[in-house]
Amino acid sequence: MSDQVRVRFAPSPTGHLHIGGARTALFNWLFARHNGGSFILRIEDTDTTRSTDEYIEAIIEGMQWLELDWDEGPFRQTARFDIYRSYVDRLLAEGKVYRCYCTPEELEHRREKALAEGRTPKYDGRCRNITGPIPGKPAAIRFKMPQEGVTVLDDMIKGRIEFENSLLEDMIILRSDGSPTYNFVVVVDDIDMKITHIIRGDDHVNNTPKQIHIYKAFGWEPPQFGHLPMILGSDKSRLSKRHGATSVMAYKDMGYQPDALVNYLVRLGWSYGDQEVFTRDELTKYFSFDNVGSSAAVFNPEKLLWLNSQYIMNTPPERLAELVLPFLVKAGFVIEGHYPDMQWLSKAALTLRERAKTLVELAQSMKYYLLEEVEIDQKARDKVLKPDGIALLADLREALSGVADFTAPEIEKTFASIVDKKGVKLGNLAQPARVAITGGTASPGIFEVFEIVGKDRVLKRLDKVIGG
RNA sequence: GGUCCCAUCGUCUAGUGGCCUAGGACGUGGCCCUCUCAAGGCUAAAACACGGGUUCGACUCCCGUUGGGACCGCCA
Repeated sequence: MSDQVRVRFAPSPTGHLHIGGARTALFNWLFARHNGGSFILRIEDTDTTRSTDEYIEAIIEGMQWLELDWDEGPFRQTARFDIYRSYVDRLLAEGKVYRCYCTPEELEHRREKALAEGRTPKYDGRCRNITGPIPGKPAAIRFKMPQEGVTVLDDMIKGRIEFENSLLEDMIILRSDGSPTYNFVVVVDDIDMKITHIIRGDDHVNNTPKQIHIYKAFGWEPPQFGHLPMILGSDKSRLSKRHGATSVMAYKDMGYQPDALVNYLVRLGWSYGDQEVFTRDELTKYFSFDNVGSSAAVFNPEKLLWLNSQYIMNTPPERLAELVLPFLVKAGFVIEGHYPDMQWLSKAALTLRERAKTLVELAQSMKYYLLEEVEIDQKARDKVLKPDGIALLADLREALSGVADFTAPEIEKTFASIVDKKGVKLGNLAQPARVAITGGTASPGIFEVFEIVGKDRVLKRLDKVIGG
């Protein structure tokens, strides 16, 4: 039996959970679930100036909404500073790191100078040979990076990549204020948490050789790496706010289903033959890095919208009624605490299920079901509510008032009798009826609509059109 | 600028040397269905970046060019 798979998602809480982060989390989660392994959530908050508790909450909220459950954590790196410190001490004792007394200002100045001269900025190692601590002078700790040979990364997604060690600089692993830096803590934590596979965005590829050297300095075997290609905006630049909504929770507010977003995100870079729509079970069953591509993908909101409509279409009406309720409240069609009969709401949702692409749209389209009165669109009125049509509606109103069993089949019979008697086409009656009851020219089948609106309100709305 | 990555329809992708007259999906156009709008069905237009090799044979392998992207912090 092979070793237990352990993966992690390690966001830094400097913003909400965004699309790119969610995809990284998803691939980790999928890999863990596929292999029966563990998925760990770790908060990388060593940058105390930019990390906030609110963002930690927001990330957790996003993960929960997407139903990406984790088995361990969330661990916070700020709670582990003692651990990092002890590892730094170990390297210090072994002479694998050294104190650097250069100030941030000096370093910044040298970097700018190098850039201006067209050289690649790289720390020159001038503090490498200072022996013994200089009392009273703040020092950062730098890692002695090997300067010869190459480092090989065997990436699960990108294959073999070689890096020239001479290009790597002695990076800072402990700031002069005593806080550890990313490239160091990430290695310590991944070892400490027994991570077997590091799955992250390919913006980390160039960090990997540096991290591999830290593993080696400790005598540890590096885990497997898999670097996921980036998600791009429509202009092929890295996805960001200016491409529209990037926060996962924004999609919740826009009426997307978490499964739809997950389905969309997984297909960005991963494929399984020609299949487009997957259940979670299928995803965890089929997922493999063999089918993960290595090129960046453009985020396409249109396709996400289509997938969402597929999910809405396939959501059981009872469930859909529950899901749409908060959106009805937000739209003002339902008052909080005064909820409609859920059985009835389910029937209403069923008629609209394949007409709405989002829950927001669905809620919006339920207006004429929920409100007492309906406002008739002026264009619809001009086009459809002409004298002939209104005359037919009068007949319809008359016939309908005698219908005791106000159900779609009975309503249909009533329509049929009038169409028959007057020798008109169904459309001649259905369209005016639709405008009178829904206020517009587009709706589900008119008989179902009548049934759901109910006899009282139907007659009332017809009267209003006939009378006015 | 240096390092690294990437390159099939507008977009997501299938394709692992002959199954390719390059398949599917979104989007777009047309037709059908039809009480409207959807959904659904059918259908059309739409791609192997370019140039060299390797090979009997390249979308597939190699090299180069071009084009995109990422990273080069006492950020993560």
